[in-house]
Order: sequence, then C-alpha cells, then structure tokens
Amino acid sequence: MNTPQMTRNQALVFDVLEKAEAPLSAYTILDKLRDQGFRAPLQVYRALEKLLEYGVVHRLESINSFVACAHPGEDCHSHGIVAFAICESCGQVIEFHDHEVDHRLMGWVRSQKFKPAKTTIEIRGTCEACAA
Amino acid sequence: MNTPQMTRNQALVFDVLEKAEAPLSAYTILDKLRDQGFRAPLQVYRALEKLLEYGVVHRLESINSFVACAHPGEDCHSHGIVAFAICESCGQVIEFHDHEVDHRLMGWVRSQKFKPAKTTIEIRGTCEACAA
DNA sequence: ATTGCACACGTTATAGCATAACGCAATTGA
DNA sequence: TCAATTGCGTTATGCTATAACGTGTGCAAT
Repeated sequence: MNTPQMTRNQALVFDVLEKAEAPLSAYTILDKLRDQGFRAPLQVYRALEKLLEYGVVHRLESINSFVACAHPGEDCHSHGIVAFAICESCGQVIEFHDHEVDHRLMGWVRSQKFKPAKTTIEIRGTCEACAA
Repeated sequence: MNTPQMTRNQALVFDVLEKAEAPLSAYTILDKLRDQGFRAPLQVYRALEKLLEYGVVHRLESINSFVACAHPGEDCHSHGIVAFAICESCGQVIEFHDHEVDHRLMGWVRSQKFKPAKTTIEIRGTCEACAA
C-alpha cells in the first residue's frame, strides 16, 4: 500500500508516536492530544487503525501499545515479518527483520496448511543500557 | 521448574483449559467456574499466574487468552521458544517449536546486547479446516 | 444542481481485560 | 510459639477497546 495523505487526527497521532522514545498506549496518546482537542479514545483508535493499515505504525501486542515504524517513509508491510525487542525497563524498542526466521515460520505454517494473516514476534527483556 | 501440587483453584482452571477446544479468556474461565464457587476475576488470574509459572499454560498475547500446553506432563519452559498458529475462525491453536528460529532470534538479540526474558511468536490466520 | 455515497469525525455509553488493597486462614519452619 | 509465606475471598478500581448514533464534507453520477 502506498500511504495516502493523512488526516489531521492521523497526523497528530503519528506525530506523537514519532516523537516518543518508547511505545505509547492509546490512552497515553489521548492524554497527549487533549490540548489539540482530543476528547475520546475512539479518536485515537480510529487514527491508529488507519496508521496501522498504512504501515507506518506497529502495534505491540504484548504491551498493548503502539510505536512508529523505524523506517520512516516506507511501508513496513513490505519488509516481511517484523520482530521487536522491547526493553521492559526503559521501554525502548528495537525493530528487526530476518528472512530466515520468516522462511522457517512460513515453511512451518505451510506444512500445516495454515494461512497466515498477521504475525507477531516480540521479545521482552532488558536492553544494553538498562542491563545491571 | 518441576510442577508442585496444584491447589484446588489452579486445578479447576487448568482443567477448564485442558478440556477447551480453543483458548479462553480469563473471564470466560470465570464464567465456567461459577458453579464451582468462583466469584471474582482475581481467582482466575491468580491461578493462571501460577499455571504460567509452572509452564503448563500459555498466554496468547495477541488475543488476551490462555491455553493449556500441548505437551501434557512437561514443563513447556524447557522447549525453548514456542510459536503459535491461531485460527481466527475456529480458535484452534497449533503449537510449534523450532530451534533454528530460536537460534536466529537469540543470535540477533545477543548482537544487540539485549537480554531476553520472554518471547512471543503468534501467527494469526486461518487453519486448514476453516480455509474457504 | 441534486442526489447518493464514502469517509472522517465527535460523543456517549458500554464491554472486556487486569490489578490494587484489604483481611483471613492454613502451613511451615525457626 | 512466633513470624513468614502462601493461597484465598471480596470490593473496588483502572486500563484497554469497541458499539452505536449522528454530523459534516467532498466527490462522482445523473
């Protein structure tokens, strides 16, 4: 997909995510946008839905949060499966793409005649800076 | 970890999960155990916490649900990283272990000096039986 | 120009997931 | 016996996500 023009709400949400140092929950985003007129969760969720569709934002399932894609200007859907390392101490996220992992996983699902739609790989732990 | 004796609540929760054909949410488990005296979510969550610790139950992050481990009698923590294929139509879950995937992912986190604690791999899609 | 459609938006309400904080009872081990 | 630990029950609360309704705007087909 190539990214259409963002609406005002989408741009506001994306901007907050891009400037954040760590993934944000929808409600945290909402709070950051109250001054811009945001009032209800749905305003955030609707924007996020589109941003996910455009491939400029990722959802981190294991922490119910959202993060801007590390490859600005590109559609992350084109990178194959994305893996994330999430620091549980500072929240920092590292994004990673590995074709071998893709290949193994897709080979397996294929052998099961399973038709994959969306794949999540998330590694929670401690980043270098936060390690004791 | 080797599994200590389960308490009554843990056994009830585990039993419900083992007999289920698909992952269950904590609240669904609660409803199934009302007749056994369960009243509050915490009774379920506390049992689940232990069952996860014992390695006899998995949490599926992407659907906020829980499933009994496919390897009864063993501690799933010993199998390395576990991947799940989750059918979005019928709910069925297939469990999978692949050392090559483990190896690639762990090699990568190592190169990042990232210390992994818990890894999630979940593939949502359609199982063979549910495919059109 | 008018009609119809698609889409984004705003609002209220509600559903679904998870934990905090309190107190009690049973068990264990010093 | 005493203290520490663990499990349990209950109430209350907080966080995450969506349903349902209505409004406005832009645009294309007639």
